[in-house]
Amino acid sequence: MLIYRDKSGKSLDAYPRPSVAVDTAVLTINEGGQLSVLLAKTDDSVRLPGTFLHQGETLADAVMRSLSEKVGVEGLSPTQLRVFDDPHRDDRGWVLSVAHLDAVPTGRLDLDDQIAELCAVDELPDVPYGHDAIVARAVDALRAEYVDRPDPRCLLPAEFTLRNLHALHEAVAGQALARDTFRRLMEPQLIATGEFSAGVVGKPARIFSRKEQ
Amino acid sequence: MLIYRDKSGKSLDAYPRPSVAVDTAVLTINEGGQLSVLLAKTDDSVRLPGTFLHQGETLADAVMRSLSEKVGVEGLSPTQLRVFDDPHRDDRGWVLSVAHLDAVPTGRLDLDDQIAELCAVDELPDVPYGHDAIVARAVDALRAEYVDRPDPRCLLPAEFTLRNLHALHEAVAGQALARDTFRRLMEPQLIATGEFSAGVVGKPARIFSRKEQ
DNA sequence: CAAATAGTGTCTTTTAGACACTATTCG
DNA sequence: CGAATAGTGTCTAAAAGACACTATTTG
Repeated sequence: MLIYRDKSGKSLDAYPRPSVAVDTAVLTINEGGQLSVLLAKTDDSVRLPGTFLHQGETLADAVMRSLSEKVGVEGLSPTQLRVFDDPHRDDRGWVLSVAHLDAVPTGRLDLDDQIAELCAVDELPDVPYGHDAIVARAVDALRAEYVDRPDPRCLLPAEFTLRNLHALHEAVAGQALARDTFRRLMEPQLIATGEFSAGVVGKPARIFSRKEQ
Repeated sequence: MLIYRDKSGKSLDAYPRPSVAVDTAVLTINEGGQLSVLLAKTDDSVRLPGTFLHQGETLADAVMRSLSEKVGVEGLSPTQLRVFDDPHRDDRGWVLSVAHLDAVPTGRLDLDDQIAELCAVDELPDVPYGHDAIVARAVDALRAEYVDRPDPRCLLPAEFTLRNLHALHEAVAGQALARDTFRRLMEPQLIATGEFSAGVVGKPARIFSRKEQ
C-alpha cells in the first residue's frame, strides 16, 4: 500500500477520522396492510437498527449484517439514502451515519417482541438521532420506486393477482389508487401464468408473475 | 462527552475508522452552451475536485472549502449524491468518498488553466476512482431538478428571457425541448418584470425573474 | 422589405379518470 | 338468487405535441 502524504508531509493516518455507522429503515407491510417500519428497542429508546462499519466491509454488508443479527432476515438489497453528518448529532463522539432503505416481503418478519417492533409509518413515535427524517425519506424513496413498476422490491410472493398488487401499491402510496389507471399501467408489465385464483367470493382472478428484472 | 462502550467493553475509539473524503461534480454551462463539469488537474491525472473531511466540519462545509480553495467560487449549495465505499477503491488506504453535486452560474467560472478545466459531460475522458459514475449521477440529479422548475440552481442571472431559459434547459437536458410545451410549463412559474429585451434581431422578448423559492 | 425572433391560437393525439356494464364465483 | 369480485368497453377531461399565424424588431 502506498503511503499518502499531503503538502505538509503528514500521512493519511495523522488526521482524526470519524466513526461511520449505518442506520436502516426496514419497511414492510404489516398484518393490517399498513406500510410499517422496523424499530429496535434499546434500554432507553426505540430507534432504527444500525451498527458501526467494520474495516474491509462495504456499507451494504454492514446493513445486511445488522439486519441478519437483529431480525434474522437475509438476502435484502439496501439502498443508500443520505449521510447524516452533523458533527454533534451523536453524544458518543464524531459519528457519521449513512441512512439506508431496505424492504422485506410482506409478512416475512418473525419478530422477537422484546427487541423489535413494527410501527406504521404514519404513527411513528419520537425517535432519537433524527431517525424520523430517515423514515420519511425512506418512504419517499420506496414510493418513487413503486410509482411506475409492479413490485421492484419483491414484497409480494412470486405469484399474485392484480388485486394483491393493487393493495400493495395502496399501502406503499398511503392513499387510494384508481383501479382503471392502475390496471392499464401494470398489466403490460406482468406475465399471466394462465392460473386463476380460487376459494374466495367473486370471479376468479388471473394470477400473474413478475417479469425478469 | 459520554464514553460509549460496546458489549465487549471497548470504547468507540478502539475500532479502526475510515478516512472520509468528499468529491464534487461541479456542473455549469460552458461558453459553447454545453453542460460541462469542472475537472482538477493533478500531476498524473484529471479528476473531480475533492478533499478530506476535517473534524468538526460538515460534508457541505468540506465541499465548499475545497471549491473555494480550488476554483475560488463561493456561495454554492452542495447536494449529496452517494457514498462510494469499496474498501479497495483507493490505494492510499481505507477511504470512503461522499460524492456531491453542485452547480455554478453560467460563465461565472474564471479558471486557472494550470489547475482546472471544463469538460463537456458527453466528452468525458478517462478519470480515476469511478469519478465518471459520479458525473453521470450528478447529471441525472441536475436534470431531475430542472424537469419541472425554471432555474432551481440559479444558473441564469436574476433576469432573463424565455429564450435564455429554454437554451439553459436544452443544455441541461442534452436534447431539444418543444418550445410550446416548455412555455406552457414555465411561464406560470415566472414573474414578468415588464421590461423587454432590446438590441437583437426580432421582436423584443419579455424579461422575467424567478419567483422566491 | 427580408430575416429573425416573440407571442398567440387552434387542432390533434395521447393519457388519465370516471363509470357503466358484463362475467363468474361463493354461500 | 344476492353479494362480492374480475374484467372490458366507452365516454369525457386534461395534457402534450404539432403547427400555423400574427407581431415587432434589426439591418
